[in-house]
Amino acid sequence: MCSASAAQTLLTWYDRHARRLPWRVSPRNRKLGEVPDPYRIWLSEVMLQQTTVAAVKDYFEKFTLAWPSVEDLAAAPEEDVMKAWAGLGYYSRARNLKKCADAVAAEFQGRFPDTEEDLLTLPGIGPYTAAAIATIAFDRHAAVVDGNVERVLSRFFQIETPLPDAKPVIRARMADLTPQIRPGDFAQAVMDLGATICTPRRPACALCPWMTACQAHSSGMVETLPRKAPKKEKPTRYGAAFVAVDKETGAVLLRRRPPSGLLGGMTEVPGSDWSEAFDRADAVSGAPFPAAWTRQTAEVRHTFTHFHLRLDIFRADLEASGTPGLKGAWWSLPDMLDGEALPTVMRKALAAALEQGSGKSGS
DNA sequence: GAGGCGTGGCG
DNA sequence: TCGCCAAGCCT
Repeated sequence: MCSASAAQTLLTWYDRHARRLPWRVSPRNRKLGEVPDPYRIWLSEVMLQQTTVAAVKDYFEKFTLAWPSVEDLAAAPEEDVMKAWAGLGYYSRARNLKKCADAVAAEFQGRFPDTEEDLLTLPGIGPYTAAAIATIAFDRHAAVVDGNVERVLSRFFQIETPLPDAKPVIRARMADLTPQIRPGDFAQAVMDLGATICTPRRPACALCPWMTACQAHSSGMVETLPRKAPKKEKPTRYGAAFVAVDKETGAVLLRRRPPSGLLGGMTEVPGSDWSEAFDRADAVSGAPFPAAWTRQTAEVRHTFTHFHLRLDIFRADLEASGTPGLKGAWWSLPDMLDGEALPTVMRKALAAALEQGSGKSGS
């Protein structure tokens, strides 16, 4: 099958089977002249970096409701953006999202640039996202390569070179395959195919519009592709978190993490450093101030990108007014916790402390 | 260019 | 329980 024929086959499939997504203009409406909002395409693409559609949907709704345009987002305090992003992960994306909105508002008069080259200059927009915005929002011819495209094309062309070494070849193949007409729909079609049919495990080849032309299907190699370089083993780090609870109000003591690095700029429960050599017997010595800290029964387990974490949780019930001031820390009332910029690992730590209670009275 | 950087769902 | 994986970017 030639490139033009393969592309047309997939576009016909897409016309019938495109997923309906909150940020997407359906192929039908697109043909009727509806154009995508570059702001919504950009926002969705950043949220979708290494993140599933299911996880993104509610956050996308929340963001577009709070900030309907890029200039609204540019006008928002960064702290509000971090609070809204809390739980979605990869928090540098939220910091760069805000920086990017500021730049578009200030340097591009609130209009997203429409070329890959200009888009690449913006914070948080790399090769994939620049190509995706250029083609989906502006109908530019661009080779969009994400994890789906890598998998689909590795199989279609039976590319046996392991990733990431195969990336340049895949990019060239995608550029050849992408049609001049409807390049944006084609990119979304390949990604939809990868998400719904040509899945990592147990692909549904019988339903695939490209089955007969697929080289890996012909040779029975579909499930062995793409090949990938072996991954490094994750170490386990240990630490302690200290949940101070105000006896009067139930407020808990929180503080801000440093602006960059792991969970940069997010809110946390005061705690120790996390290390493989952490001495659990001496954990309480890492408390932020002296108090009647009691070790909670349950530890918190959490996995980050490159290590596992086990946290011992300590709780102390005390009078906030009599607590030594902790630099930059604040007391947050129970009703306010939902709105804090707390990453998931910190919500787990709070839950472990608050569910069990003080261990003294029946709280 | 290799490593840092979250989270939730799945088998 | 655990490893794998999901629309990558930055340094």
